[in-house]
Amino acid sequence: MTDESAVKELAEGIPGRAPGRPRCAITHQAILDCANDLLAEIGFANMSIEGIAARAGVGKATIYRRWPNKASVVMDAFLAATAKEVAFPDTGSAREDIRRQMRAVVRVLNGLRGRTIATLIGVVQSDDELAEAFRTRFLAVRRSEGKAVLQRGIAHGEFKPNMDLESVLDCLYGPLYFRLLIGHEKPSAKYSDQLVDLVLRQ
Amino acid sequence: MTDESAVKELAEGIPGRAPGRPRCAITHQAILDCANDLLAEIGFANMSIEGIAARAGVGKATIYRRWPNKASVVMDAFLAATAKEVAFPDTGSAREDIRRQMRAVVRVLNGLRGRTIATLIGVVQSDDELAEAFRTRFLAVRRSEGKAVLQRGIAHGEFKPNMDLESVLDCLYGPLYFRLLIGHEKPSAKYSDQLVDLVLRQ
DNA sequence: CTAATTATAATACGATCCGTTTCGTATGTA
DNA sequence: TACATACGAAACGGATCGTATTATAATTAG
Repeated sequence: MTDESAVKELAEGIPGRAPGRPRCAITHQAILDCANDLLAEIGFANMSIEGIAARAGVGKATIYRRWPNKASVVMDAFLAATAKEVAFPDTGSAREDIRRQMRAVVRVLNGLRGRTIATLIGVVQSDDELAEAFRTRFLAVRRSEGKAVLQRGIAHGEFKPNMDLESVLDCLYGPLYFRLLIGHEKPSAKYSDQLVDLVLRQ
Repeated sequence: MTDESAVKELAEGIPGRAPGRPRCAITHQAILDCANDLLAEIGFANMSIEGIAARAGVGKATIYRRWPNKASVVMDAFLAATAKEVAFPDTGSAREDIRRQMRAVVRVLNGLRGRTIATLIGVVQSDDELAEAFRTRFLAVRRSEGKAVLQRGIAHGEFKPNMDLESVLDCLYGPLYFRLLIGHEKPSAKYSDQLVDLVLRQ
Protein backbone atom coordinates (compact mmCIF):
# COMPACT_ATOMS: atom_id res chain seq x y z
CA MET A 1 0.00 0.00 0.00
CA THR A 2 1.33 3.40 -1.02
CA ASP A 3 -0.41 6.72 -1.35
CA GLU A 4 1.57 9.60 -2.81
CA SER A 5 -0.62 12.41 -1.57
CA ALA A 6 -0.63 11.07 1.97
CA VAL A 7 3.12 10.79 1.88
CA LYS A 8 3.47 14.31 0.52
CA GLU A 9 1.21 15.65 3.21
CA LEU A 10 3.21 13.94 5.89
CA ALA A 11 6.50 15.17 4.47
CA GLU A 12 5.70 18.85 4.02
CA GLY A 13 7.06 21.44 6.36
CA ILE A 14 8.95 19.14 8.70
CA PRO A 15 12.51 20.48 8.91
CA GLY A 16 14.22 17.86 11.08
CA ARG A 17 12.65 14.85 9.41
CA ALA A 18 14.57 11.69 8.77
CA PRO A 19 16.04 10.99 5.35
CA GLY A 20 14.74 8.28 3.10
CA ARG A 21 11.23 7.34 2.17
CA PRO A 22 8.79 8.29 4.91
CA ARG A 23 6.40 5.74 6.35
CA CYS A 24 2.97 5.71 4.82
CA ALA A 25 0.31 7.04 7.16
CA ILE A 26 -2.44 5.23 5.31
CA THR A 27 -0.66 1.93 5.76
CA HIS A 28 -0.40 2.73 9.45
CA GLN A 29 -4.11 3.33 9.80
CA ALA A 30 -5.01 0.30 7.72
CA ILE A 31 -3.00 -1.91 10.05
CA LEU A 32 -4.67 -0.49 13.14
CA ASP A 33 -8.14 -0.80 11.60
CA CYS A 34 -7.61 -4.40 10.61
CA ALA A 35 -6.18 -5.22 14.02
CA ASN A 36 -9.28 -3.78 15.64
CA ASP A 37 -11.59 -5.68 13.33
CA LEU A 38 -9.83 -8.97 13.89
CA LEU A 39 -9.80 -8.43 17.63
CA ALA A 40 -13.58 -8.06 17.62
CA GLU A 41 -14.14 -10.88 15.13
CA ILE A 42 -11.90 -13.72 16.26
CA GLY A 43 -10.35 -12.54 19.53
CA PHE A 44 -6.80 -11.83 20.53
CA ALA A 45 -5.66 -15.42 20.93
CA ASN A 46 -6.73 -16.37 17.42
CA MET A 47 -5.16 -13.37 15.72
CA SER A 48 -1.72 -13.38 14.13
CA ILE A 49 0.55 -10.76 12.69
CA GLU A 50 0.34 -12.58 9.40
CA GLY A 51 -3.43 -12.33 9.49
CA ILE A 52 -3.34 -8.59 10.13
CA ALA A 53 -0.82 -8.09 7.34
CA ALA A 54 -2.83 -10.16 4.89
CA ARG A 55 -6.06 -8.33 5.58
CA ALA A 56 -4.39 -4.93 5.43
CA GLY A 57 -2.67 -5.82 2.16
CA VAL A 58 0.67 -5.16 3.75
CA GLY A 59 3.95 -6.97 4.15
CA LYS A 60 4.59 -8.63 7.47
CA ALA A 61 7.89 -6.81 7.80
CA THR A 62 6.08 -3.48 7.57
CA ILE A 63 4.25 -4.31 10.78
CA TYR A 64 7.36 -5.58 12.52
CA ARG A 65 9.15 -2.38 11.55
CA ARG A 66 6.61 -0.37 13.58
CA TRP A 67 5.61 -2.65 16.45
CA PRO A 68 7.61 -5.25 18.36
CA ASN A 69 4.84 -7.84 18.63
CA LYS A 70 1.17 -8.67 18.24
CA ALA A 71 0.11 -7.37 21.61
CA SER A 72 1.59 -3.95 20.94
CA VAL A 73 -0.23 -3.57 17.64
CA VAL A 74 -3.53 -4.57 19.19
CA MET A 75 -3.08 -2.30 22.18
CA ASP A 76 -2.25 0.64 19.92
CA ALA A 77 -5.26 -0.15 17.78
CA PHE A 78 -7.51 -0.26 20.80
CA LEU A 79 -6.18 2.95 22.31
CA ALA A 80 -6.41 4.78 19.01
CA ALA A 81 -10.04 3.74 18.58
CA THR A 82 -10.93 4.57 22.17
CA ALA A 83 -10.69 8.31 22.12
CA LYS A 84 -13.07 10.18 24.37
CA GLU A 85 -15.62 7.57 25.31
CA VAL A 86 -17.59 7.58 28.54
CA ALA A 87 -16.93 11.22 29.36
CA PHE A 88 -18.26 12.70 32.57
CA PRO A 89 -21.25 15.05 32.31
CA ASP A 90 -21.54 18.22 34.40
CA THR A 91 -24.93 18.34 36.07
CA GLY A 92 -23.95 20.55 38.98
CA SER A 93 -23.90 17.57 41.36
CA ALA A 94 -20.67 15.59 41.42
CA ARG A 95 -22.56 12.60 42.76
CA GLU A 96 -24.95 12.72 39.85
CA ASP A 97 -22.09 13.19 37.37
CA ILE A 98 -20.45 10.05 38.63
CA ARG A 99 -23.68 8.11 38.76
CA ARG A 100 -24.38 8.87 35.12
CA GLN A 101 -20.86 8.20 33.94
CA MET A 102 -20.81 4.88 35.75
CA ARG A 103 -24.03 3.90 34.05
CA ALA A 104 -22.34 4.67 30.75
CA VAL A 105 -19.38 2.53 31.78
CA VAL A 106 -21.73 -0.34 32.59
CA ARG A 107 -23.26 -0.08 29.13
CA VAL A 108 -19.81 -0.21 27.53
CA LEU A 109 -18.66 -3.12 29.68
CA ASN A 110 -21.77 -5.12 28.81
CA GLY A 111 -21.35 -4.47 25.09
CA LEU A 112 -18.89 -5.73 22.51
CA ARG A 113 -16.27 -3.29 23.70
CA GLY A 114 -16.47 -4.86 27.15
CA ARG A 115 -15.15 -8.15 25.83
CA THR A 116 -12.33 -6.30 24.13
CA ILE A 117 -11.39 -4.52 27.32
CA ALA A 118 -11.49 -7.75 29.28
CA THR A 119 -9.31 -9.43 26.68
CA LEU A 120 -6.75 -6.64 26.86
CA ILE A 121 -6.63 -6.72 30.64
CA GLY A 122 -6.00 -10.42 30.22
CA VAL A 123 -3.20 -9.87 27.73
CA VAL A 124 -1.63 -7.27 29.96
CA GLN A 125 -1.09 -9.86 32.70
CA SER A 126 1.92 -11.26 30.88
CA ASP A 127 3.51 -8.09 29.50
CA ASP A 128 4.78 -5.32 31.74
CA GLU A 129 5.19 -2.76 28.99
CA LEU A 130 1.68 -3.28 27.74
CA ALA A 131 0.36 -3.09 31.26
CA GLU A 132 2.02 0.27 31.64
CA ALA A 133 0.56 1.44 28.33
CA PHE A 134 -2.91 0.33 29.34
CA ARG A 135 -2.64 2.07 32.69
CA THR A 136 -1.28 5.37 31.45
CA ARG A 137 -3.04 5.67 28.10
CA PHE A 138 -6.42 4.20 28.96
CA LEU A 139 -7.14 4.10 32.66
CA ALA A 140 -5.18 7.07 33.92
CA VAL A 141 -6.96 9.32 31.45
CA ARG A 142 -10.34 8.32 32.80
CA ARG A 143 -9.22 8.29 36.39
CA SER A 144 -7.90 11.82 36.24
CA GLU A 145 -11.29 12.93 34.99
CA GLY A 146 -12.91 11.04 37.83
CA LYS A 147 -10.61 12.65 40.34
CA ALA A 148 -11.47 16.07 38.99
CA VAL A 149 -15.16 15.38 39.49
CA LEU A 150 -14.56 14.14 43.03
CA GLN A 151 -12.57 17.27 43.85
CA ARG A 152 -15.36 19.35 42.41
CA GLY A 153 -17.65 17.54 44.84
CA ILE A 154 -15.31 18.22 47.73
CA ALA A 155 -15.15 21.91 46.82
CA HIS A 156 -18.95 22.07 46.80
CA GLY A 157 -19.21 20.34 50.16
CA GLU A 158 -20.75 17.16 48.75
CA PHE A 159 -17.93 14.92 50.00
CA LYS A 160 -15.56 14.91 52.95
CA PRO A 161 -12.40 16.90 52.22
CA ASN A 162 -10.07 14.17 53.48
CA MET A 163 -11.41 11.57 51.06
CA ASP A 164 -8.76 9.34 49.44
CA LEU A 165 -9.51 9.76 45.75
CA GLU A 166 -7.64 6.69 44.52
CA SER A 167 -9.34 4.44 47.02
CA VAL A 168 -12.75 5.83 46.21
CA LEU A 169 -12.27 5.30 42.50
CA ASP A 170 -11.20 1.72 43.09
CA CYS A 171 -14.26 1.14 45.26
CA LEU A 172 -16.51 2.50 42.53
CA TYR A 173 -15.04 0.89 39.45
CA GLY A 174 -13.31 -2.14 40.96
CA PRO A 175 -16.51 -4.12 41.46
CA LEU A 176 -17.66 -3.36 37.91
CA TYR A 177 -14.42 -4.59 36.38
CA PHE A 178 -14.38 -7.51 38.78
CA ARG A 179 -17.74 -8.66 37.46
CA LEU A 180 -16.60 -8.09 33.90
CA LEU A 181 -13.45 -10.16 34.33
CA ILE A 182 -14.81 -12.99 36.43
CA GLY A 183 -18.14 -13.11 34.65
CA HIS A 184 -20.12 -14.53 37.55
CA GLU A 185 -22.64 -11.72 37.17
CA LYS A 186 -23.11 -8.83 34.78
CA PRO A 187 -22.66 -5.33 36.14
CA SER A 188 -25.98 -3.50 35.90
CA ALA A 189 -27.14 0.09 36.13
CA LYS A 190 -28.85 -0.81 39.38
CA TYR A 191 -25.65 -2.19 40.79
CA SER A 192 -23.61 0.83 39.78
CA ASP A 193 -26.22 3.04 41.46
CA GLN A 194 -25.86 0.97 44.61
CA LEU A 195 -22.14 1.46 44.48
CA VAL A 196 -22.48 5.22 44.22
CA ASP A 197 -24.89 5.25 47.14
CA LEU A 198 -22.59 3.08 49.22
CA VAL A 199 -19.29 4.74 48.47
CA LEU A 200 -20.42 8.35 48.21
CA ARG A 201 -22.87 8.23 51.07
CA GLN A 202 -23.33 11.57 52.82
CA MET B 1 6.73 -43.39 33.61
CA THR B 2 5.27 -46.54 35.07
CA ASP B 3 4.94 -47.65 38.66
CA GLU B 4 3.60 -51.12 39.27
CA SER B 5 2.63 -50.69 42.89
CA ALA B 6 0.78 -47.48 42.23
CA VAL B 7 -1.10 -49.06 39.38
CA LYS B 8 -1.95 -52.09 41.51
CA GLU B 9 -3.20 -49.88 44.28
CA LEU B 10 -5.38 -47.96 41.91
CA ALA B 11 -6.75 -51.13 40.36
CA GLU B 12 -7.72 -53.00 43.49
CA GLY B 13 -11.32 -53.32 44.59
CA ILE B 14 -12.96 -51.35 41.78
CA PRO B 15 -15.65 -53.59 40.35
CA GLY B 16 -17.02 -51.50 37.47
CA ARG B 17 -13.67 -50.26 36.22
CA ALA B 18 -12.86 -49.97 32.55
CA PRO B 19 -10.92 -52.69 30.75
CA GLY B 20 -7.41 -52.19 29.49
CA ARG B 21 -4.40 -50.72 31.18
CA PRO B 22 -5.36 -48.08 33.72
CA ARG B 23 -3.88 -44.60 33.63
CA CYS B 24 -0.96 -44.10 35.94
CA ALA B 25 -1.80 -41.88 38.89
CA ILE B 26 1.82 -40.98 39.45
CA THR B 27 2.12 -39.77 35.90
CA HIS B 28 -0.96 -37.65 36.49
CA GLN B 29 0.48 -36.00 39.55
CA ALA B 30 3.88 -35.52 37.94
CA ILE B 31 2.26 -33.62 35.09
CA LEU B 32 0.33 -31.35 37.43
CA ASP B 33 3.40 -30.71 39.59
CA CYS B 34 5.55 -29.81 36.64
CA ALA B 35 2.85 -27.57 35.21
CA ASN B 36 2.69 -25.71 38.51
CA ASP B 37 6.44 -25.36 38.70
CA LEU B 38 6.72 -24.08 35.15
CA LEU B 39 3.87 -21.65 35.72
CA ALA B 40 5.72 -20.13 38.64
CA GLU B 41 9.12 -20.22 36.94
CA ILE B 42 8.53 -18.99 33.41
CA GLY B 43 4.88 -17.93 33.32
CA PHE B 44 1.93 -19.21 31.34
CA ALA B 45 2.81 -17.59 28.02
CA ASN B 46 6.26 -19.14 27.93
CA MET B 47 5.13 -22.63 28.84
CA SER B 48 4.38 -25.37 26.32
CA ILE B 49 2.86 -28.80 26.48
CA GLU B 50 6.11 -30.19 25.18
CA GLY B 51 7.95 -28.49 28.03
CA ILE B 52 5.66 -30.00 30.64
CA ALA B 53 5.99 -33.43 29.07
CA ALA B 54 9.76 -33.22 28.90
CA ARG B 55 10.12 -32.18 32.53
CA ALA B 56 7.67 -34.78 33.74
CA GLY B 57 9.43 -37.49 31.71
CA VAL B 58 6.21 -38.21 29.92
CA GLY B 59 5.04 -38.53 26.33
CA LYS B 60 3.25 -35.57 24.83
CA ALA B 61 0.34 -37.75 23.80
CA THR B 62 -0.15 -38.80 27.41
CA ILE B 63 -0.95 -35.21 28.28
CA TYR B 64 -3.21 -34.73 25.27
CA ARG B 65 -5.09 -37.87 26.23
CA ARG B 66 -6.04 -36.29 29.56
CA TRP B 67 -6.40 -32.59 28.79
CA PRO B 68 -7.49 -30.80 25.64
CA ASN B 69 -4.93 -27.98 25.78
CA LYS B 70 -2.30 -26.15 27.78
CA ALA B 71 -4.70 -23.89 29.61
CA SER B 72 -6.69 -26.83 30.95
CA VAL B 73 -3.62 -28.54 32.35
CA VAL B 74 -2.46 -25.40 34.04
CA MET B 75 -5.86 -24.60 35.47
CA ASP B 76 -6.17 -28.13 36.85
CA ALA B 77 -2.71 -27.88 38.31
CA PHE B 78 -3.54 -24.59 39.98
CA LEU B 79 -6.86 -25.77 41.37
CA ALA B 80 -5.34 -28.99 42.67
CA ALA B 81 -2.60 -27.05 44.46
CA THR B 82 -4.99 -24.48 45.84
CA ALA B 83 -6.90 -26.50 48.34
CA LYS B 84 -8.08 -24.73 51.45
CA GLU B 85 -6.14 -21.49 51.41
CA VAL B 86 -7.37 -18.26 52.97
CA ALA B 87 -10.03 -19.87 55.13
CA PHE B 88 -12.29 -17.70 57.27
CA PRO B 89 -11.66 -17.67 61.02
CA ASP B 90 -14.46 -17.69 63.58
CA THR B 91 -13.91 -14.95 66.11
CA GLY B 92 -17.52 -14.48 67.10
CA SER B 93 -17.80 -11.27 65.08
CA ALA B 94 -18.59 -11.74 61.40
CA ARG B 95 -17.09 -8.34 60.67
CA GLU B 96 -13.86 -9.34 62.30
CA ASP B 97 -13.85 -12.70 60.52
CA ILE B 98 -14.10 -10.97 57.18
CA ARG B 99 -11.54 -8.33 58.08
CA ARG B 100 -8.99 -10.98 58.94
CA GLN B 101 -9.72 -13.15 55.96
CA MET B 102 -9.42 -10.17 53.64
CA ARG B 103 -6.05 -9.34 55.12
CA ALA B 104 -5.00 -12.89 54.34
CA VAL B 105 -6.27 -12.48 50.79
CA VAL B 106 -4.22 -9.30 50.43
CA ARG B 107 -1.12 -11.16 51.53
CA VAL B 108 -1.75 -13.87 48.95
CA LEU B 109 -2.47 -11.40 46.17
CA ASN B 110 0.72 -9.51 46.91
CA GLY B 111 2.79 -12.68 46.89
CA LEU B 112 3.92 -15.05 44.16
CA ARG B 113 0.54 -16.72 44.11
CA GLY B 114 -1.05 -13.37 43.30
CA ARG B 115 0.77 -13.23 39.98
CA THR B 116 -0.40 -16.74 39.22
CA ILE B 117 -3.99 -15.83 39.97
CA ALA B 118 -3.78 -12.72 37.83
CA THR B 119 -2.30 -14.74 35.00
CA LEU B 120 -5.09 -17.27 35.19
CA ILE B 121 -7.78 -14.61 35.21
CA GLY B 122 -6.05 -13.29 32.13
CA VAL B 123 -6.04 -16.68 30.45
CA VAL B 124 -9.67 -17.18 31.28
CA GLN B 125 -10.64 -14.16 29.19
CA SER B 126 -10.28 -16.15 25.99
CA ASP B 127 -11.68 -19.53 27.04
CA ASP B 128 -15.26 -19.95 28.22
CA GLU B 129 -14.78 -23.42 29.61
CA LEU B 130 -11.79 -22.39 31.66
CA ALA B 131 -13.65 -19.35 32.89
CA GLU B 132 -16.42 -21.59 34.12
CA ALA B 133 -13.89 -23.87 35.82
CA PHE B 134 -12.23 -20.94 37.54
CA ARG B 135 -15.56 -19.58 38.73
CA THR B 136 -16.97 -22.81 40.06
CA ARG B 137 -13.84 -24.51 41.35
CA PHE B 138 -11.96 -21.53 42.73
CA LEU B 139 -14.12 -18.51 43.34
CA ALA B 140 -17.46 -20.07 44.11
CA VAL B 141 -15.89 -22.14 46.87
CA ARG B 142 -14.55 -19.07 48.60
CA ARG B 143 -17.66 -17.02 47.95
CA SER B 144 -19.93 -19.57 49.53
CA GLU B 145 -17.78 -19.41 52.64
CA GLY B 146 -18.01 -15.66 52.56
CA LYS B 147 -21.76 -15.78 52.21
CA ALA B 148 -21.99 -18.10 55.18
CA VAL B 149 -20.06 -15.62 57.30
CA LEU B 150 -22.26 -12.76 56.16
CA GLN B 151 -25.37 -14.74 57.01
CA ARG B 152 -23.90 -15.50 60.40
CA GLY B 153 -23.51 -11.76 60.83
CA ILE B 154 -27.10 -11.15 59.80
CA ALA B 155 -28.32 -13.77 62.25
CA HIS B 156 -26.37 -12.08 65.03
CA GLY B 157 -27.76 -8.68 64.15
CA GLU B 158 -24.44 -7.31 62.92
CA PHE B 159 -25.74 -6.58 59.40
CA LYS B 160 -29.04 -5.61 57.87
CA PRO B 161 -31.15 -8.66 57.04
CA ASN B 162 -31.97 -7.46 53.51
CA MET B 163 -28.32 -7.21 52.48
CA ASP B 164 -27.53 -8.50 48.98
CA LEU B 165 -24.75 -10.99 49.63
CA GLU B 166 -23.41 -11.17 46.08
CA SER B 167 -23.19 -7.41 45.78
CA VAL B 168 -21.48 -7.08 49.13
CA LEU B 169 -18.88 -9.68 48.24
CA ASP B 170 -18.15 -7.92 44.98
CA CYS B 171 -17.77 -4.61 46.81
CA LEU B 172 -15.32 -6.18 49.24
CA TYR B 173 -13.17 -8.25 46.92
CA GLY B 174 -13.70 -6.44 43.61
CA PRO B 175 -11.40 -3.53 44.47
CA LEU B 176 -8.66 -5.90 45.66
CA TYR B 177 -8.72 -7.90 42.45
CA PHE B 178 -9.02 -4.70 40.45
CA ARG B 179 -5.79 -3.43 41.93
CA LEU B 180 -4.15 -6.81 41.38
CA LEU B 181 -5.13 -6.95 37.72
CA ILE B 182 -4.55 -3.35 36.76
CA GLY B 183 -1.49 -2.94 38.93
CA HIS B 184 -1.80 0.80 39.44
CA GLU B 185 -1.53 0.28 43.18
CA LYS B 186 -1.00 -2.69 45.46
CA PRO B 187 -3.84 -3.76 47.69
CA SER B 188 -2.80 -3.28 51.31
CA ALA B 189 -4.07 -4.41 54.70
CA LYS B 190 -5.00 -0.82 55.40
CA TYR B 191 -7.03 -0.62 52.23
CA SER B 192 -8.85 -3.88 52.91
CA ASP B 193 -9.70 -2.59 56.37
CA GLN B 194 -11.10 0.56 54.81
CA LEU B 195 -13.22 -1.58 52.52
CA VAL B 196 -14.65 -3.53 55.42
CA ASP B 197 -15.45 -0.32 57.26
CA LEU B 198 -17.08 1.19 54.21
CA VAL B 199 -19.11 -1.79 53.04
CA LEU B 200 -20.02 -3.28 56.40
CA ARG B 201 -20.64 -0.01 58.16
CA GLN B 202 -23.19 -0.23 60.98
C1' DC C 1 -3.83 -69.17 28.57
C1' DT C 2 -5.78 -66.17 25.00
C1' DA C 3 -7.87 -62.35 23.00
C1' DA C 4 -9.32 -57.78 23.50
C1' DT C 5 -8.59 -53.28 25.27
C1' DT C 6 -6.33 -49.37 26.89
C1' DA C 7 -2.00 -46.73 28.47
C1' DT C 8 2.71 -45.63 27.82
C1' DA C 9 7.04 -43.41 25.83
C1' DA C 10 9.08 -42.33 21.71
C1' DT C 11 8.96 -40.53 17.48
C1' DA C 12 7.47 -38.54 13.18
C1' DC C 13 4.28 -35.70 10.88
C1' DG C 14 2.05 -31.56 8.47
C1' DA C 15 0.49 -27.15 9.83
C1' DT C 16 0.79 -22.57 11.66
C1' DC C 17 2.98 -18.69 13.16
C1' DC C 18 6.99 -16.64 14.86
C1' DG C 19 10.59 -12.95 13.97
C1' DT C 20 14.34 -12.16 10.56
C1' DT C 21 16.31 -11.56 6.21
C1' DT C 22 16.70 -10.72 1.40
C1' DC C 23 15.05 -8.91 -2.81
C1' DG C 24 13.82 -5.51 -6.26
C1' DT C 25 11.31 -1.33 -6.36
C1' DA C 26 9.46 3.18 -4.76
C1' DT C 27 9.96 7.58 -2.49
C1' DG C 28 12.08 10.85 -0.24
C1' DT C 29 16.59 14.32 0.88
C1' DA C 30 20.99 16.60 -0.18
C1' DT D 1 23.10 11.92 -8.99
C1' DA D 2 24.14 9.63 -4.67
C1' DC D 3 22.14 8.04 -0.49
C1' DA D 4 18.82 6.49 2.89
C1' DT D 5 14.69 4.55 4.15
C1' DA D 6 10.03 2.30 3.30
C1' DC D 7 7.48 -0.80 0.64
C1' DG D 8 5.36 -5.61 -0.68
C1' DA D 9 6.69 -10.15 -1.52
C1' DA D 10 8.89 -14.10 -0.55
C1' DA D 11 11.75 -17.36 1.78
C1' DC D 12 14.06 -18.71 5.96
C1' DG D 13 14.99 -21.67 10.40
C1' DG D 14 12.79 -22.49 14.59
C1' DA D 15 9.14 -23.51 17.96
C1' DT D 16 4.97 -25.43 19.06
C1' DC D 17 0.79 -27.08 17.82
C1' DG D 18 -2.37 -31.33 17.82
C1' DT D 19 -2.47 -35.97 15.53
C1' DA D 20 -0.84 -40.43 14.16
C1' DT D 21 2.04 -44.47 14.34
C1' DT D 22 4.72 -47.88 16.66
C1' DA D 23 6.13 -51.37 19.76
C1' DT D 24 5.56 -52.53 24.44
C1' DA D 25 3.16 -52.90 29.05
C1' DA D 26 -0.83 -53.64 32.03
C1' DT D 27 -5.32 -55.20 32.83
C1' DT D 28 -9.88 -57.63 32.07
C1' DA D 29 -13.10 -61.07 30.05
C1' DG D 30 -13.76 -65.51 28.52
